Amino acid sequence: MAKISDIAKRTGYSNATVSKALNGSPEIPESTVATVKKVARELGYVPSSFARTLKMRRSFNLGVLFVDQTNAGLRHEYFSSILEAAKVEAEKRGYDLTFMSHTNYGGLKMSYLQHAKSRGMDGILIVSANFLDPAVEELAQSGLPVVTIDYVYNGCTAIMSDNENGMNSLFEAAYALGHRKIAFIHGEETDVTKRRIAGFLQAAKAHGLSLPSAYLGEAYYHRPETVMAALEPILRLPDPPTCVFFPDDISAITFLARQTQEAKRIHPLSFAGYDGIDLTKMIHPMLSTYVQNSEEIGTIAIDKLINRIEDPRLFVPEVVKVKGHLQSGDTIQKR
Amino acid sequence: MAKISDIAKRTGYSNATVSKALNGSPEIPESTVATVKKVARELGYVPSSFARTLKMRRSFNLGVLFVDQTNAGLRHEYFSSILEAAKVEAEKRGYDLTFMSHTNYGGLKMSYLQHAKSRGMDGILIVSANFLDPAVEELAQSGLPVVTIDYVYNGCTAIMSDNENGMNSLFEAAYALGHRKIAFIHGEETDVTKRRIAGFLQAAKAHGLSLPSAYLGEAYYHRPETVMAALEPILRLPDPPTCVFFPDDISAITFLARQTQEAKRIHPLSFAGYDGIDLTKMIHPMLSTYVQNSEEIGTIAIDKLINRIEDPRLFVPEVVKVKGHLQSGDTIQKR
DNA sequence: TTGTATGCGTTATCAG
DNA sequence: CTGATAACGCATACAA
Repeated sequence: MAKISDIAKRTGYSNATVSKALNGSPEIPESTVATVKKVARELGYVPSSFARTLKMRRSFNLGVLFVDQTNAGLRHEYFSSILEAAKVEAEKRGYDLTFMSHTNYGGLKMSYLQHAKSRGMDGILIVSANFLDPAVEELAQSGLPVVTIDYVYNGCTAIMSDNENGMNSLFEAAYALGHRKIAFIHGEETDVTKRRIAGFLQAAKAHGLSLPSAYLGEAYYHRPETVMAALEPILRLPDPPTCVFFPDDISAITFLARQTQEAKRIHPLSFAGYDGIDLTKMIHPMLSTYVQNSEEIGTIAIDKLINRIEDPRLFVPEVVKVKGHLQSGDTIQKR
Repeated sequence: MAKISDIAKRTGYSNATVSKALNGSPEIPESTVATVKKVARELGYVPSSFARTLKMRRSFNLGVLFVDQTNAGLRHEYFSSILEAAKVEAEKRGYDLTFMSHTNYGGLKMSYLQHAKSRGMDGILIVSANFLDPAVEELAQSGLPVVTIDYVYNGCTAIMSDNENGMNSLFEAAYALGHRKIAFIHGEETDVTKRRIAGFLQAAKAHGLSLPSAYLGEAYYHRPETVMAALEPILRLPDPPTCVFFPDDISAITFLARQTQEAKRIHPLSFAGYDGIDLTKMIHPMLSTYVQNSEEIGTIAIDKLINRIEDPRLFVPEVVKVKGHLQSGDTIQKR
């Protein structure tokens, strides 16, 4: 690999001059810069990022915390889309993305924070993790620039998918189509789930509806069997709902694919998913759902993170809510 | 951040001794090692990976090339599962994973190879990319340890999902259920597609069947509309197939979700997907498909890559075929 | 406008 | 068994 000293030798300039020329120092005249850059290109020179990191304490590398848990790993389209968008934005701004881990390095186990410091990471994006894990909290409170998705830590910027708006949009859609008895099967208790339940209940309240508590069912995200199990008793209620909101699109599609013509005729049930995964648009009937704007979430997260890194003085922690949009679809039917 | 010299000061030993003790050099006695490690732990010492990389020319960092193309980005469950497995395996062996890019760094654009060298990457995993892109070829032929998925470069180890076996398994399943007129709508022309077509035709030949060429349709992966469009004329043939293989599960599920009871009665068509995404197991009827073993593919890829890095003398490029398994499902029906 | 010298944290060589 | 010293590639304070 060509290094600065090679360029120095070739051009006759000193290392210092070459370095300055390469980094656009104002003290170097255009002509010198041109010569240096030309030779640099000829030699295929690329700066050694680790040498640079050592000297400058800047790695242009961001850590991504992405722990597969509660079935919400890389395979969850919501998260993988966020990551995809984050990757694109980071690349655009000249940063790399490295997965965080707590591997043993030379025999010494390390925490996320130690890993981050060891690699000289300039900042951290926490996409999916157990936010109550002490190791994650430590990372968030370390003073390192951290941006979180769908969870707020004191002092950190958080990008939140607008779950209240999501539930409200779905509710309004169902209400407008004549539904008054609406059930909601939510996922396991997480921060996001709480927001969704609150959004759901608020929307009901706004319309003066008081829904029986039996209309709330608990299940797990991305585990349709648990959702179907929770749905069962609700449909058996003396006064069953006419519409049900599922915790995610996977459950909703599962439900759709399990419904027989027979069942539909006996018990016509409207329903909606949540997330807006690609498949919901392709199937007939199109799934009614709320499309989370994962692309914008990932993009904004990286944007805010890098802005803080590059100009810390301007930094003030904020909570950014990102709205998605309703996909009307055909599974909430007029009533 | 505590550094070696801090430990040296605290223990009274020199930097050199501390470094050796930490790295398990045989010349340092147990007692010294114990003291040093104790203090290291107390100070929360973690080695600076970039300083280490600079000196040792080893980063313990692997590049992952993952380019979103032909709808096959991170959101494709097959690829994200591979990545997930790779991530787990890499972490287990003490390596980090960094996404490859060709960002401009200090104003200079760089190739994938330059990026890899700049970051001192020890090896590269190519999960999804345009394998004909000169920049990708350059990377593969650079001499850097490279492992590819589903594509073979001369001199590089490749991990291949067994597409021949996949198509053969599906064919056997359909044949056993009485199907003789089987169509295959494949994805756009890629290496993988060629293998699948070959596997399909071989299986037919093995049974002495000669299928009309009109039974082969071309579409795009993960774009169900194109698949449905390709299916249309096939179903209109004077002698239409009784069973059709789709290029992927997404298309198959789309087809399933679009079929009305009506259509099923008029034109009962058996069909199968490909990939084995989670959703296929959850729906009723369960989708008949071939489950690619993405987890093993990702794990083996990293394993082979690190083995080569850690003992290059033992390296010999190989092509590893990873078999998946048939998921019988219910969408190929007896005939 | 350019060059010299120093240090970032680590490991490796060689001498004690 | 331990330590002094150099070197990895780069950026920068300071000197010329």
